[in-house]
Amino acid sequence: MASLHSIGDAAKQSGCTVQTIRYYERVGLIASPVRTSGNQRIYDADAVSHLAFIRHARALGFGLDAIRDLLGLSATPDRDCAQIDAIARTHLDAVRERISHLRALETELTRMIEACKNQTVSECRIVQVLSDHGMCASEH
Amino acid sequence: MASLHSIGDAAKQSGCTVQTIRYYERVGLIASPVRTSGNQRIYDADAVSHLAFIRHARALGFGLDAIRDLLGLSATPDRDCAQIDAIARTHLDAVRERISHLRALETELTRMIEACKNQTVSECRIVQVLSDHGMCASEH
DNA sequence: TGTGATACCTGTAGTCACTATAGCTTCAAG
DNA sequence: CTTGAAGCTATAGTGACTACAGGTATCACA
Repeated sequence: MASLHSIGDAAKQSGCTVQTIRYYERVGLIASPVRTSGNQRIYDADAVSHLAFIRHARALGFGLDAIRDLLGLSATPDRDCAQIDAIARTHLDAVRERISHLRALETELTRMIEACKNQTVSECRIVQVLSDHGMCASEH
Repeated sequence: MASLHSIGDAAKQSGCTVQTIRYYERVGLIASPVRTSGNQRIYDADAVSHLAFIRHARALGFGLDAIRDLLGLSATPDRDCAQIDAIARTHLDAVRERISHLRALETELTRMIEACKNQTVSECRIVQVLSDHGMCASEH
């Protein structure tokens, strides 16, 4: 007794939205499911698992390209998982880079805001910093 | 003797690219400059200052809507700068939220990667975590 | 069997802040 | 006068959705 689901059901089970599931199909992240005689999509348990997998990976910030690779690699359970590891490590590096970029911004913003003693606009440290030629925040 | 600049000049002076300057004009972030008889844009020193201001604000992560407001507020030098302060603080809050979100991801990813002892895919902790129903990373 | 509510379908456009391309015109130096 | 750089417009692409318009299918209930 295979459990079959409408797209609404699959959405509830996986945590994706209905539109997002259709989007994943359109960009080839999941296979096109079979349809009813009335043209409505039907998902089996495997498809729902895939959707939950995607949802979890998205929650961890993986991009769809990385997820495509992860899904492909998960399909071969006997191979070693070095490639999966590599994808995860690459993503972790990217996350760390974004954190350090944001922390630099935080420092800069904090300094600027604290320097502003709430005077007139022309004396405002924030305006001055933004107008100054000497400013050089981190690029990229 | 007003110093006048071609778009390429203005780009070099401000740090924006030529295309980006045209884009800012299109979305109404800067005023449309006057043109030469040959239809080429001419920027005065004020316009170049505005572009540099925008560039600095973008480097600090402000969105274009916030920058539009900041530019408007900077134009009235005698008012008090409370609104400018508020925009900066709002942005700082957003930056801090993004940092804490990314830090949660970092923790989760690190835990996952360390748990993986480089075995087969079917034993891979990363695949298991992503497949697990029990996972609940932070939303939004 | 009719009716109405809900869920489903496709296709398109909008988000953000650019970036890149194609195909053209203008300008400045030699 | 020629050549190459720089300028012009208009359009499409990025990532990962989200929202809408306008239509069809399904199901519970009367």
